[in-house]
Amino acid sequence: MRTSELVFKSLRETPQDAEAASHKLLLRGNYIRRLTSGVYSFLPLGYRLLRNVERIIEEEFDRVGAAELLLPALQPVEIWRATGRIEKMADVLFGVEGKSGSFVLGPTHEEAVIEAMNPDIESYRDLPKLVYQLQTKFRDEPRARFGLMRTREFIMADGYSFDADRDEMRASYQKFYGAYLAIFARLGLLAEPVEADAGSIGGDVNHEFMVASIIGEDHFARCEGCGYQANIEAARAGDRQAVEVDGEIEPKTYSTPNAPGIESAVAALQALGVDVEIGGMIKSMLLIDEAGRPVLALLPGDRSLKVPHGMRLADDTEMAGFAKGYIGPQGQSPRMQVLADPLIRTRPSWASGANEPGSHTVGLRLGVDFSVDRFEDLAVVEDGDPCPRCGVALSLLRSVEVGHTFQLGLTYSAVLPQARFRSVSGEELPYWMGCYGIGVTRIPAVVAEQYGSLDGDAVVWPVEVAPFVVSIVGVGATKDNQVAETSARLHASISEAGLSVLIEDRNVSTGVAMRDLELIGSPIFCIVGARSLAKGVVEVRDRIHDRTIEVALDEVVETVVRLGRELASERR
RNA sequence: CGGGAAGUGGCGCAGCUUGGUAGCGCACCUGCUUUGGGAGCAGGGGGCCGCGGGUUCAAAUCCCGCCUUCCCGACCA
Repeated sequence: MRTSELVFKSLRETPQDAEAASHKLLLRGNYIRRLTSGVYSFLPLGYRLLRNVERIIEEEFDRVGAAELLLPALQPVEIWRATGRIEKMADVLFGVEGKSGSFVLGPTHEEAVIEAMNPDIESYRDLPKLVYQLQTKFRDEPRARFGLMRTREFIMADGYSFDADRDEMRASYQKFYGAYLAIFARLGLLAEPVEADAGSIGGDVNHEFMVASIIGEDHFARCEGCGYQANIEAARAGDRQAVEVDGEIEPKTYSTPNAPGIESAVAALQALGVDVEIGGMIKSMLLIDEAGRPVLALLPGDRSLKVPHGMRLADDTEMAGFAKGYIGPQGQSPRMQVLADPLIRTRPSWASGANEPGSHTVGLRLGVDFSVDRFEDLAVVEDGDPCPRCGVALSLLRSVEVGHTFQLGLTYSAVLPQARFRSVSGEELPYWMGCYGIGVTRIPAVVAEQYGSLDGDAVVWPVEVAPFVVSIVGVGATKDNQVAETSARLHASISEAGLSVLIEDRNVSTGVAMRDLELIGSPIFCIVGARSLAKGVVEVRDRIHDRTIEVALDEVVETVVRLGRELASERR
């Protein structure tokens, strides 16, 4: 392809609404263009990049025996009502009212795939079955971010597995899991599988594939000691040394008017000369469990609450009858269930709200002044917390979620009567499902973060995803016939050799040509110029290792092909 | 949804404080000269100054309302 044929007009300055390096690069290099917040067009260069990503995914899914299909984006609300996810996912659903009924723009496709597969899965003989699709999905995200990182319309690669029992489901899961590792390796991404929370998709065992990146929206905890890794939503900390309750301390209550909340309470107590710190306060949070009963959760004041599964925070009406801002654990236990993070065992005494407005109590002892019904992980893990497996300090890494695999089990089949098959013994049984998603449109951004310059003015794409593996520039080609002819011949023969190749054919200065090609990001450059032609050579630049070699004219194609192969197999 | 910043030719910005009818760089068009790392000279085109209302003889500029975009946060009683 020629640069003149590409829809390509590079930007010399970065648009002001780009913050992330990948976003700057993608805009400056004419890969994408925003239509509205979180909605992007892929221009020819960006689409070539995207197609390469898709091709890699398709090849690896095919390899594990999954068959590609395509499901509708436009889905009748009825199938969403049937699984109850019309409510569960309400905050991200885009609805469409048509003359022919109410529809949902699919944010995910579990319902649709079950409908599509239903007549084809009748018997155990039809199982296992692995399928996948690449589809545009729609989610009304509260906030789109960082260009392609989080968008409202995006493409996702979705694998689905259908199995007769748990063991077979696990075997299917392993197949996709293996395909995932192969895909991310080919994309040049160091994606780490971490234990995760299943969220609104449901199911039991699941892994997120995380790439450490400064534009990540997630954090995961990693243990250097034993390799334990978990998303911060799911991470647990190991036990800390419990501390003996101090028998000498007596509770004392202070008047602290207008000091709701931990921080103002500490300030108010300190103003009274009391020696307290934020970490020595108990944060008492009112939760509501599945049965609608109040539950009190206790954790240190400097910690964040991880709301336990099936529970939610109480709203203002449910808090009527409680001293909002001054809740404490004293005397609560018989009235309602009191849960506490194990960290509540690590101090001899605590300060807390006194259960009446404008008062706080210090010197509260666990088991003496307040009691706990159950200890449970309630605090979000922080940097330096001990690993739950080996006790070594955990570190927290900012990261991007590029994929998520789930063992759904019977989550969907249990509620959908059509999700059944006939077993060997003739019984009708629900089938076991797994689902496996990769954020396809997000990948170019993540790869660009990793392989692009900080200010977004150059990138070196990995060979397998590069829009063009080779870029040719003929220096002074408009004036020099020999340069022009040699470049054109190289372009034709490299293309014939099977590599994607771009030739600069616009009448621009060398500086402009080079800057633009750096934005397009081919890992290999061929520079043809009168100076080197006089010596019978062409400059071949390996941009990954930043090496330039002079290659005899008749060996250029062979050299470039070999270099391309080497660079593709190399792990950067 | 809460907080912050910003909307002026395609892109980056100035002008706004102190109202007088819009300017710079890049990009674009024409011509000539250039071409081994974002060329030079000369000429030229393009803007309901985000939208609506108000104040005023007069509004990009002052006042009110709205919209859009970006960043941070969104459960911490």
